[in-house]
Amino acid sequence: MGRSPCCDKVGLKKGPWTPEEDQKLLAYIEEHGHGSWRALPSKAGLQRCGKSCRLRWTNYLRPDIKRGKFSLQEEQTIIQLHALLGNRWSAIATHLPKRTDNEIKNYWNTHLKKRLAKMGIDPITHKPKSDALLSGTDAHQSKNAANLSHMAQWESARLEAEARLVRESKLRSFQNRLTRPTTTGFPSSASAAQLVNKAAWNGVNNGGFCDLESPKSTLTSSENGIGPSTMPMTEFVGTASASSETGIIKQEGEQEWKGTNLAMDNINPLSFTSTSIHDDIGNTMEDGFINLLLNDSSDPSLSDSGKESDGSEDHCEEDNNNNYWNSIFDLVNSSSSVSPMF
DNA sequence: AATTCCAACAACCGCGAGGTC
DNA sequence: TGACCTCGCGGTTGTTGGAAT
Repeated sequence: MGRSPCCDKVGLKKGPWTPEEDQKLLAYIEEHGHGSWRALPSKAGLQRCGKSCRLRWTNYLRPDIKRGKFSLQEEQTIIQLHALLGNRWSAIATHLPKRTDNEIKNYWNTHLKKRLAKMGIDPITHKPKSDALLSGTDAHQSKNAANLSHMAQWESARLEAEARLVRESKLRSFQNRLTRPTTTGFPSSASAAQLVNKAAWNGVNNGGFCDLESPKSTLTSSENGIGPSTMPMTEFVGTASASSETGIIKQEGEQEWKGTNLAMDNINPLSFTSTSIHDDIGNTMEDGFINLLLNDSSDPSLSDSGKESDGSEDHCEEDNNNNYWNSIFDLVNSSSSVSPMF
């Protein structure tokens, strides 16, 4: 409701941070945790507003941040998630360990968006530009769009819950660290996310989104960047829990998904619960949706994963989805190795 | 060598959600 | 119940450094 006036205060410094300021902020947080961001600057002896301190910490100083060039894998993940989620950078960031939403957003705006545009792919719809013009009238593509929409909504709900739990987990870990110092430093968001993934999926298995409270399906056609003219969305205005009540998520597994959503055929919640967690740092995100996306275009076993439908149209749609992702992979791969753009 | 242009990235701003009193 | 506070998110702007002219 009310606007925080912290940044309106006169006398507070703006602009680039100096090494001294960084040191002060780091030292204070290492010793006390950030606590209230508003109160932090005065306690830490900084002439900054709390918001500025928070941004500096979360986007730059946090020790669990990886800086430097994005790997090809990371680029692919960003592109894929952006196609699903639109400009929901924080949600995308939960799948890129050690990368901040701000960094991903900047990288998208300065690199990936332009690259896709140069390739003839609309960076908003993630479709070939000529395609995007025609898709509004194409029933087949509309169905694909609806499938993507379902995937996005489903993933959106999960990501929201995951992000929340990761935050809580980090907070708990940090508090533990304050009371029981360790040599490992700060908690890993990725490992927490991995655990949360497992928990979330177990929750699905156990009868819906478990305690994933109100993951509002806020993903709309305008919000996710998949515009209505090119990506008609199916209407979905409930919460995940409401969805489970209406039978979209069923207790005994994914039957309903299979029945209503071809794109979800490859997504078996059970498969996520058995994935491994490799390390505490979270260098590998072996679980969840990303893995599925990364695999489904190349792994034939996945593209056939237990599919019982024999409808030729279904296979056709699945092929279209796979072709779409394959085309992105191919373009990214080929251009990064060949194109002078890189 | 000076100036202009542009890409990259850090940081700011405004808004909304959720919590607290 | 509503005003206020805090925080997170996404869009945008500002700054910087390198390339081009």
